[in-house]
Amino acid sequence: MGRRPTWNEPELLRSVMAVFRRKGFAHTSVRDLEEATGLHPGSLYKAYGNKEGLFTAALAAYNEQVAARRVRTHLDETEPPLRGLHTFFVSTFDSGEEANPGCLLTNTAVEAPALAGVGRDGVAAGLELIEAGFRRLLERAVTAGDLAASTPTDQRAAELLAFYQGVLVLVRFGTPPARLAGIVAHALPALLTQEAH
Amino acid sequence: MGRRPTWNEPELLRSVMAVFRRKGFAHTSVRDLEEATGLHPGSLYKAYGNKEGLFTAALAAYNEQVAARRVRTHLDETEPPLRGLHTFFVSTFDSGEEANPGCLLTNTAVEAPALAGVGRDGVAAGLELIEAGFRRLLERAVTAGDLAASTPTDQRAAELLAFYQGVLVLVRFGTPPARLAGIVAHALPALLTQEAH
DNA sequence: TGTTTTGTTGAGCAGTCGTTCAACAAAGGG
DNA sequence: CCCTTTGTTGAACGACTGCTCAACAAAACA
Repeated sequence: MGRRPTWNEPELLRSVMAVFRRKGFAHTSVRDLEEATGLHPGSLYKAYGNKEGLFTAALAAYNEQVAARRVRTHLDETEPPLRGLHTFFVSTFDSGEEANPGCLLTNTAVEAPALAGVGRDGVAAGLELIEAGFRRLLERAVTAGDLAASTPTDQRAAELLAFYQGVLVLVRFGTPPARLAGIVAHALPALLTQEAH
Repeated sequence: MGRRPTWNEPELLRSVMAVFRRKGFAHTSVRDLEEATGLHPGSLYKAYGNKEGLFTAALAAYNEQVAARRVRTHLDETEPPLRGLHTFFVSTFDSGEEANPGCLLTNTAVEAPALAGVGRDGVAAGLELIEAGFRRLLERAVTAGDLAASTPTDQRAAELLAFYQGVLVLVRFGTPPARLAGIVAHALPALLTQEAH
């Protein structure tokens, strides 16, 4: 058949993902990606076609690995459900003290409209992944009796997604974790206990 | 003294602002700005030093004109206060049906960390402008008896700012206005009626 | 009316961008 | 072993980037 790649795809995409997450699509040059991956442009272009292809692959990897994993850990596997919801939010800003790059989905949702829809589908898929996680968690909470069924789950999940995006904007901008913790700790119960009006 | 500028600054900054808002800092070329303003590069650089200076000026103009004006109209001059809060949020997505460029502050908050703090101060000032508007409105609502004083105003204002940023991410990504209206209509009362837990 | 001052012009610079490709290296099939 | 297939290399390309500046134009002074 011929020679096989000298690199490992998941690992490569993890490096690429990290650069895009920190610098965004526009500010990331192919030279940056060469440095991050240790590969030369010919190899990258042979495997992914162009910079946009590499970004699309990295975004898909972000969804399947980073986002889906966090949804599973906090929204699906933490008890009680409402505690998992809280740790899901807190996990976005309680990491080390260096500059937090925020969420690749949020960053791309803001940047994508500037270019011709680069990554639009990936962002839509990622947001739906998270929103679906919210819906499953809310159903569990209602079943467990921790949450009144006064408001439809779909409605609550949509509100949580919006609030989540807002928190991630502040995370990326550099808002101190202590301040974010205060916001999340109070707003989360508030968003859940309201009856329709 | 010598010749005077042939252009009018507020109008020029309005054009520049529109381009940056739609395309972001990185995706906007100096040629784009020439086209938008009708000026040639020499004039732009004489007046603003470089692309970053032009961006800083446009962001300041956005704060002083667009943001401050909306804060005044909805948060300070609409009665009853809680109705003003609602229209403040709705006004971000009820405009025409073309692609909504979102908020220059939100977009810049996400893009800024990628470059060396371009516009960081302007974003911080703009966010504070909005948060202060929330605080004044909440105080008015408490005084009018429309809102229980169970939660400190500062706390509520910070939560509203976070939620506001999230709505603007979804606005920019292209979420349908009807969906955003549903989110805002229910989440806003929810964020305000919660007692501390 | 000179003279000075300041805004305007636009061709063009040096650098970076995303991308290509001919030459080469390594692996499997025969 | 040779041959085919496929991955790797990195110099180099044209396009575009932010930006400069010498020449020019017009307004305010004297």
